[in-house]
Amino acid sequence: MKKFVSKSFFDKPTKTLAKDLLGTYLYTEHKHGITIGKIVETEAYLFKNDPACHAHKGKTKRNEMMFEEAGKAYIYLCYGMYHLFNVVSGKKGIGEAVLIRALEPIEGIELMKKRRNIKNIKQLCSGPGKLVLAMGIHAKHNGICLRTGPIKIAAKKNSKFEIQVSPRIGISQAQDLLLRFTIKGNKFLSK
DNA sequence: TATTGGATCGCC
DNA sequence: GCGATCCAATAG
Repeated sequence: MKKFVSKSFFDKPTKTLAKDLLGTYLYTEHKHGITIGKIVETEAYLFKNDPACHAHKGKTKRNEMMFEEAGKAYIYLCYGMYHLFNVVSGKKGIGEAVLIRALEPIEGIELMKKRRNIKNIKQLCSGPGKLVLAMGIHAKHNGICLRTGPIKIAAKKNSKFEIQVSPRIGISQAQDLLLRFTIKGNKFLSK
């Protein structure tokens, strides 16, 4: 389980990275303990020809992390209430990222329940705002390296699964782009 | 300077 | 289906 991905893991097209992240493990360490969840749902946000991407109109103070080199965290506030967690992708200067939308809880489940204040395991990480709370991810983690910081990505095991491709969720622009990737049949996906 | 509209969630 | 609640991007 403690086999974290190498730097080269992030060095690939964003769409490919979004698919490759499926089945890997998101690991966070915190003073209250560690939590681990298997990534079961991702979305790609591209720099070009993608109006739904924050970086589409250029760099701002909010999205500047998206322009950093791949393998860093981009965390931002959505609807004034929830922080969403992204893996920065693409070369430095290219504003792309992969949104992590859902996890299957693996370790530290009691801690996740406490943070979320619910009991149903299927609802612990079944959405981008939920998993950020369950994993103890905070806005101050914006820009940290996902290989050396308190949030890491561990390599996937030899489990086989089918990848399902579909339109992204919760956006009003570019709804025709098929950039959402899920593990087919997984019980922990968002709705 | 004012208005608007989100990569959401939980409860009505 | 609706409100909570912040901030960046627009318009004026």
